[in-house]
Formats: sequence, structure tokens, C-alpha cells
Amino acid sequence: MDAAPGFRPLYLQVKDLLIQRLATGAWRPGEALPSEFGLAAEFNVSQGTVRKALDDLAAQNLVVRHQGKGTFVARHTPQRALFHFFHLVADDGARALPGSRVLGLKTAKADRIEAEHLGLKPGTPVVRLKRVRLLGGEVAIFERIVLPAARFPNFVQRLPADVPNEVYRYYEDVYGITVARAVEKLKAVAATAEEAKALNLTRAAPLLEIDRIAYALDGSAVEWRLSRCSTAHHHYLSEIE
Amino acid sequence: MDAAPGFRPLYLQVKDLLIQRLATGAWRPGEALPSEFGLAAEFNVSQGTVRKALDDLAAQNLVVRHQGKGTFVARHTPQRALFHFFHLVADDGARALPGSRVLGLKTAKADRIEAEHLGLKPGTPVVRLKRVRLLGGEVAIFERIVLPAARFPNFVQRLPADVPNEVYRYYEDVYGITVARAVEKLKAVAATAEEAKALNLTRAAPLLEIDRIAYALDGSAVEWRLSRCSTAHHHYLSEIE
DNA sequence: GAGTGGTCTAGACCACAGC
DNA sequence: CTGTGGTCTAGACCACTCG
Repeated sequence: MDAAPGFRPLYLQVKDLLIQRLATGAWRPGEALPSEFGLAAEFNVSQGTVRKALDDLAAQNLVVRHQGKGTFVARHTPQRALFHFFHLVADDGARALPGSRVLGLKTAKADRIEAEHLGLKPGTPVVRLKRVRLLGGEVAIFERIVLPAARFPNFVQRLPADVPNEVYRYYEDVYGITVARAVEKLKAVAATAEEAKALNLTRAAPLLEIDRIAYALDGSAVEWRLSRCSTAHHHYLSEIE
Repeated sequence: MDAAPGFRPLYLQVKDLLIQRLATGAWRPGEALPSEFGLAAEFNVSQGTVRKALDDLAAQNLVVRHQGKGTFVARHTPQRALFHFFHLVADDGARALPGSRVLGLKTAKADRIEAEHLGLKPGTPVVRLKRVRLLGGEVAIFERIVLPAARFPNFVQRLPADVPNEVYRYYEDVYGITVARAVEKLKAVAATAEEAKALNLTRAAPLLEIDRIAYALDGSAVEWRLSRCSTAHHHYLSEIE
């Protein structure tokens, strides 16, 4: 039942197997996993061991558990996007998903910086998306998104005219790519002329820069996003516990 | 063994009792708690139930568990401060605790803003500490700290000449106050004349403002801290998963 | 009522620390 | 060797959902 050499706890082995299946898309986002007893029988372990693996996955937000219903593959619902992956909040505490207006969308060959951020070789095809986003009806974020084209085939052609606001949900639905983790680096910067114009600010106004790399379930980088945000009426919320 | 009315799971009741004891200082930071079996006997529950409560506390960083040794009250070690409570990182990824130089220290009556942040009545005595902090040998952070004087008796007189760099550790050691949680609000702002001078920057240079309220184990606010940081060579790191 | 996850227990054994 | 936390199992019962 257990491994002599590797010596990894059983429940972690089960967890690894489950993550592997999730990463390869054995179950689609939103779909139900087999029951604890079902998985236990399949893996030849006790139900308690499967439970511990699933609890771990739930703690990492990879699955969602509902008493009486089952265990489901986590989705990027608006709720989750809002509270987990989007940290800009109005100063009065209100949260709302921003609207967006696309400024540009094209494919290109990755420059050195883009390649570095996405773990690609320079020259690899990438998709570049530029847009502004609205908070509380006002233009507040100037954003550049870069994707590895290989993992998003026909992205430019396939993207609907009104670009979906919640792109992570779109990645899931259309490409089966789950954003599981992201790292954000924040700086205070001065607005460039282009940004100042797009955001109706004076040149060199202070902006909050969010440099974010998003990672898929398999640990590979799937998106680089550079957001420059006006924080006149909003702030970035970080809760530490 | 269980409660009919409230209907809170046993392990959560145990957890509540343990938090209560931690908050009242029944065990000092760094001290060992009784063993799982000891606590189980005391609370008349099974060892597994105590374990689940302790696992929860460990997940919240309130206790630290060491196989073979025991369960200990968490401390604000330099390590923990660095990785958990201090998010400014050099652009090359290096982490180091900043040095500090005190600019001012006095008691005063809380103004409206301070009172609001700390959940006090305006006019309540507070301690005000103003300092600059150094990152990589360079002055990089201009910081104001406000404390409710009632919970830090004789703070001004007692503070050593060389103000401890890790004040959270100092709060624990001297006042038995554990900072368990903090909320940070980040904005990009323009440096004031005073800040620009202290940080060797041009006036109105963009700074990252970190507005942080720290909470004790009992949930009350124990510190308001306003940091204004030069992000020329550093960034604020936020990991989302 | 049948099926799911959530709680609680009890006991066995393993891994690690320290005397 | 003893005592600690960590893993694994097995079974009972509870709470919730749905048909």
C-alpha cells in the first residue's frame, strides 16, 4: 500500500495523482469528482486518507466541497475572481469587477523581457492584448497582457468582439487552462504620456504598477500582465494572517 | 460532550478555548503547549479532535508544531517577520530586514484619523513613532507608527535607545501582545516635501504607500502604521494561490 | 431514503527528538 | 527508551441535498 523508497505520505501521493488528473483535464472545471469512497476504492486506500488529500486540495482552492453534494473542480467564478484574484478595492470598501475596453490585440514574437516572464525562448509567438479597465465608471487601469500563443491557439481570431471581462474564466472554458497561482510585484511609478492620456491624468502622475505572472496547474507560466492603476479612489488590499 | 444549542463542532470549541488561553497569555510566546493527549484528557475529547483544533491553529500561524518535540506558541522570529509580515523585496529577489533610524517619539492625544484606525475615542492617549528605514544600506521608507498608549504602558520611557528593529517581537517580549493579523492598503502617492528630503528624492516622486492596521489575538487593533516606500530598487511581493 | 461530505472516536504504527 | 507529533485505518453517527 505504501512506497518503500520515495517515502511520501500516502495522502500526498493521492493528492499528487489527483492534481495530475486535474491538470490533464480528466474532469472539467465545475464538474464533480468521484465520491470519497469511490476514490478510496480506486486508489486502494481508506476513505480518511482520500479525505485528507481532498482537504488539502480544497485549501489550495483547486476543488470546492459541498456537504451533501460532492467535491467539484474549482472555477473562476466572478465571486472568486473578485475576492481572490483581484485586489483593487474602492476606498469605501466596495468591490466590483472592472469593465474593460480593448486598445489593441495582436500576435508577435516574444521580446527578451516577455520571454523571461513567461519562461519562453525569445522569438516564440505570443499574443499581446492592451486595454484600459474601468472602476466605478471611471477609467482607472492601463493594462498589457501577454500570453504564450502555443497554449492559446487562434486566440486573436477566436476572441469575441466584446472581449470577456473575466479572462481567467475564458481561459478555462475555451482552452481548459486553469490559473492556479499568481505572483504580483507592486511598485509606485510615474505615468507615461500614453498612460496619462488614456487615464485622463496629468503626465507623471503616480500610478500603482502591478506586475503579475499567472501559473497553470502544472506550474508553468501562462500569462504575464502589467497593470498600471490610478489609486485616487481605490487601493490594493492585502490581508496578512 | 457536545453542546445542544450552539451546535459548533467540538474541535472548533476546543480551538476557541485554546485561542482564548493564548490571548490571555496562559502560555508565553515560544512556550510549549501540553501534548495532544494531555489536552484531550483536559477537555474530555479524543486526541484526534484536539489534533484537528491544533492543525487549524497551526494553519493560522498561531502555533508551530514540531514532530517529536511538541506544539509551541508562535513567535515573531526574524524569519517569520521577513516572509510573512514584511513584503518589500529587492528587485533581484533578495530579502533583508531593514535597518531603522528614529526621527521622533512622543505621546499625544489621538486625532480623529488615528482614533478611527485604532478603534479608539478621539483624545485617547497614543504613542507616535516616526522613523526612516533602510533597505540595502539606502534610506527607502518613511514610516509613522501609532499605538494605543494604554496597551503599551511607559512605551516612550521604556524603549531602548536603539529602537528594536523588529517591533513586533518587542511587543511580544515586553507587553505580551501578539500581532496575529494585519490588513494593508496600498496606494501610489507623490512624496511630500518632508518625505522627499528624508528619502533623498525629488519632490513629488512616486512612493508606494502602505497603510497597515495590525490586530492582536483578541481581534483588537494594536498598531496603525503608515509607510511610504521608494520602490526604485524594491517591490512589494504578493503571492496569490 | 439514498448518497454525499463533516465530525468524532479508538487504536495501531511510523518518524523524530532527546535523554 | 520514552514521549512527541504524523499517518493510516475502520466504523459510527450527524448534517445536508436531492429525487
